[in-house]
Amino acid sequence: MNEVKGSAGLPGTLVFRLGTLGATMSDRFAERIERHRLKPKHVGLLTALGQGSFASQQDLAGQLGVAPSLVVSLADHLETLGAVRRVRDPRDRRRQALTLTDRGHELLAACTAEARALDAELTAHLGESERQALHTALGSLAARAGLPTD
Amino acid sequence: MNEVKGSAGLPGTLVFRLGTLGATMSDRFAERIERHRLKPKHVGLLTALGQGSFASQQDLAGQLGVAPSLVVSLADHLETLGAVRRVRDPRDRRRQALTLTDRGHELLAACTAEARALDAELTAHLGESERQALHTALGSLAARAGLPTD
DNA sequence: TATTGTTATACTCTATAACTATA
DNA sequence: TATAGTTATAGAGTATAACAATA
Repeated sequence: MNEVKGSAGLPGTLVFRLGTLGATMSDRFAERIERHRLKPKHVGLLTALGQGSFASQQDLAGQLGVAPSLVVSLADHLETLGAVRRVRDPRDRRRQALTLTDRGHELLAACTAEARALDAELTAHLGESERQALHTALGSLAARAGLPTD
Repeated sequence: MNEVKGSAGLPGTLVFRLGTLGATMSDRFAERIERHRLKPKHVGLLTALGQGSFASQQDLAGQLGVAPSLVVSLADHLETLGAVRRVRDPRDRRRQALTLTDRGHELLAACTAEARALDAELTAHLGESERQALHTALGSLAARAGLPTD
């Protein structure tokens, strides 16, 4: 009796599919937010700021999983765009808290709209229940992988 | 009547979930294949070779969506590992066809096993029917995004 | 002259390490 | 002396452009 060896090879694995799909979608997203002079990492920073408040840039670096020096350059750029402000903590003048400006909220909303548009294109061939199931499943995987679920 | 504005913000979009999950999974996969001295791009090349026959390295570059010069360095490394061979086309001596060696097949199988192990860890909390549905849905998205479906 | 593979070069992204100011 | 933020430097990864062999 033969084994069905490799019936679904590497391209059939979740790891491969998530990796390739994720990279492709990120690239397309990057193209669309280019006109706002933003890159995905900037949007990640805006998103983090939109969700919670961080005592310091280092907290933020930890949350995003990037080096503190990267937060500096991301924040520099966002400050140039008027999307964030740095405010010194009066009780410990070494610390700076980043806050979203109105412009920052606008940009975040614009990027969210782009993401939703991409979502719609990608799932146009699916029924509503399938779309829902996909959302649920990916949310569950994200939680399992230790990523922010929402 | 208030709109439920931003009830599911950017982190709830497929683009965001696929992007972050894909990056995380790729990183973990990269860690695991490091001991074979391979990186994801090498595995991508091996996979392409394992699936079809390509006339030239440039065809391959097109298929993988990378620059021809990158195929050269990937192939160099794989040749060092004994995973691929370059054979000149006798009818057009400019062309070289890359072929998988036995060692190449072994390495591809080992990487596939790593990917399956990661899959299992990631979906350990799901039932079989949910796992199946996820596979189907992602395959469908991949096809829609113009990626190799299998 | 056009094309394949290769090599040389440059650019982007990000991390590590050195530095400044506050504590 | 230790810590937050910044700046300087270095490395990985990949693309573009110049080049050599073959057509």
